[in-house]
Order: sequence, then C-alpha cells, then structure tokens
Amino acid sequence: MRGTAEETRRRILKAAGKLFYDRGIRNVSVDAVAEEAEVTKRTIYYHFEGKDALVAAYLEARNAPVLAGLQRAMTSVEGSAIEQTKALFAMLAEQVKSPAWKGCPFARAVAELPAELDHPALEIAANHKAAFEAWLRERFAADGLDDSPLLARQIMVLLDGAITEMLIHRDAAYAEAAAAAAATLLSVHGASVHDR
Amino acid sequence: MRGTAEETRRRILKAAGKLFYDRGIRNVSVDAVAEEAEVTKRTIYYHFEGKDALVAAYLEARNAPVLAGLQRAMTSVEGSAIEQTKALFAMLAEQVKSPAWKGCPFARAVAELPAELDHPALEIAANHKAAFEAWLRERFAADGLDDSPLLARQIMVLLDGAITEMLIHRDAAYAEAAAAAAATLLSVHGASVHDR
DNA sequence: TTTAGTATACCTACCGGTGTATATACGTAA
DNA sequence: TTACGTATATACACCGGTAGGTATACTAAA
Repeated sequence: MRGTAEETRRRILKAAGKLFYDRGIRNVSVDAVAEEAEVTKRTIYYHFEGKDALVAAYLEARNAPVLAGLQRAMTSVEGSAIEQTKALFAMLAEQVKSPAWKGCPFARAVAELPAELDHPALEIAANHKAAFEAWLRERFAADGLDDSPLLARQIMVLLDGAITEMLIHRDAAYAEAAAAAAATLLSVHGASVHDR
Repeated sequence: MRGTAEETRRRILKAAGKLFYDRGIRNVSVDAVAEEAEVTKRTIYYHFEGKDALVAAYLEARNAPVLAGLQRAMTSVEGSAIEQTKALFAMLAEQVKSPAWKGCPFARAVAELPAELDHPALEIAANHKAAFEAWLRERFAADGLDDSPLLARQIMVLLDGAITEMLIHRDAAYAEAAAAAAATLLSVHGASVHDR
C-alpha cells in the first residue's frame, strides 16, 4: 500500500501528536507511534531522521493551530481587551473539563526534556510562547493600554500558571482566578470594560 | 560495607533527587541512580519497592524543604504582605540565574507523568501546591486582606506561571513581571505597602 | 526501468526488576 | 567476655522485555 508521501507523513504526525500529548514524549515509543499511525517503524524512519526530529515536527505542527486557537478565543468575542482576555481564560476553564486535556504541549515538552541536551523542541516551544506574547502585546497596544509589553508578559504568566495549576489540581477555579487577576491588571493599565 | 540503613537510604534519595530534578524522571534509570549513590541497584530495590516508589519518596523528601524555602523567602523580610510577596518573586528571579535551576520539581513531575496512570507522585505534588496555597491564604488573611482565598490562588498562578515561563525562556523578566502583577493584585485587595 | 516508499526482520543497548550468596550489626545465652 | 544465631543490608550476576535504530528486499507508480 502506498498513499502520497505527504499523506503518510501527516498520518504519522497525527498519531505522534495524539500519543505524545496524551502520555508524554518519553513515555511513547516510536513503535507505539507506528502502530497508532498504522505504519511500520521503518516508514517513520524514512520520513523522519529520528525520534527527536519526530518530536520537533510534532511541536512544530502544533504551533500554528494552538496559536490560532488562542487568538480566536479572544477575537471571537466582541468587546474590550478585558472582555476578550476573560474569554481566553474562559476557554481554558472549559478545556480542563475534558479528561483528554493535558495542559500545554510546549510547556510539558520543556518540563520533560533536559535543557542541556538542547533538544530542537526547546526552541520551538520558546518561539511559540514568544509569538503569543507578541500578539498579545500588539492587541493591548491597539487598545492604547499603558505598558503593553509588561501587560502581555503578565497575561502570559497568568495563562501558563493557570494551566499548570489546573494540570495539577484538575480544577477550573484556577482559570477563573487567573481571569479575575487579568481583568484587574488590565483595568489598572487603563483598560475599561466598554472601550473599543 | 554497611552503614546504617537510614544513612544509605538518604544517600540513595539524595542521588535520585539530583538526577531526577536535573534530567527528568523518565530520563534517569535506576542504574544511574545507583551509580550516583555509589550503591548497587539491588540495594535500591531493597530500600524501595520500585522506581515509582523511589520517585514518590524523592518528591516527598522535597516537600518540606521547598515549602520552608518559599515561606522563608517571604517571612525573612520585614514588611507588609506586598513587600513579602515581592521578596518571594525576587527569590525566583535569583534562582533562574543558576544553570542548575530547572523549575518546580512538582510541576515537572506532573507534566511528565501521564495522569491516568495515577502515579503516587501526582498526589504528592498536588498536596504540596495546596499546602503553600493554604499558607498564603493564612498569611493574607492575617493582614486583613479582602478575599484572601482568591488572592492566594492568584499568587499561586503567578508563581507557577513565572516558573514555567522562566523555564522556557530562561529570563528573570517573567518573575519581575509576576512580582509587579502580584503587588497590583494585593493592593487592590486592600494591602498597603506600610501596614503590619 | 528506475526510484520513491513500504514491509519484514533484525540488531544492540539498556530498561526495570530479581535470585541468591554473602557480609555485618546486634541480641542472647553460656 | 565470648560465641553464636538471626535479621538486616549489600554485592554480583542475571532476566525478559523493549527502546531507538537499521539492513535489505519488495512494491508500485512514473
């Protein structure tokens, strides 16, 4: 059997994504990915240089969709920066209800991979986080908020903090607490509920 | 050769702690722990039921010292809740400078271990986080702050968020942003810089 | 016929874990 | 004090399973 190379590659990546995210990178063997993708291990090594490259490709593939999801969570609601930021944390609170939710794939990859081995995945994760922070900065600056670089950074901290706490406690209350904190910070920096 | 059992056990735990924290739990074999502890693997399995039990014991051993460190970071400075909370994040900003710093061992364990396997370490991590949150709650209530449960929760989010971001970016700026956010939240909830 | 892609089978290293022999500390009785 | 028995503690050697990775033969499309 032989589909196109691109199709096979996508199937491998999809299987890898599911398993890596669900069980953790080091807990998933290349054999397991092969079985999930209904492909032999040799085929995986035809398409990817090794497990590390597969992991990097997995994170790379997650980057754009996750970023888009975060942005959509905010822009899909009409309203000020405060209301949109609240929507962001509301989405988080919603996600934790699903047992399949396992936190942020990028943060988990960094937590799992020893830094000194400079795994290619580490840079991908850092770029992902930096990208959303930059997007937030623009968003807040567009609303004319004071010190949007600091504000964006603080929202990132709240976001990843809420994810971490929810992963540990499996309790949406942390997303709600983070939402309230975000609203407070935004209003202090000049945001009002009704502008824009 | 034979020291006391307690001494050997401590040596194993010390070695396990160093390696698990430095490289990640799944990246460290029992053999590696044995070598680091200058003990044979069989000795480890005499003292611990298995790797899972060793991991649990490692986290259990970290609980009290880490908690004490966090509390000391706050109580060692004179001043209001705001000043003490700032000191907490200042300690974090200091730690990230060390290359040996690898974030929160509890959060990393949770990120690395698949939840559905209900590894004993997961509960230990959750209890640790809950314990510091409870302590913060008491601390803030003692200062007469509004809604100390919410406030404590928000500080926890900022704390673990700052740790996550710093682990990813290796940049103390996130601890500083978190410190500023914490100060803002505290003052909104009734804290002043000079009370107490 | 060539060549990109897939399958079978296999390799070596190392994983967590164990069977068993041995060495030492310590309570007990002469 | 000494001799001894026993529980405790460590060492050595080993196990089956599985990890990441590969040699090679085959297959199907161009």
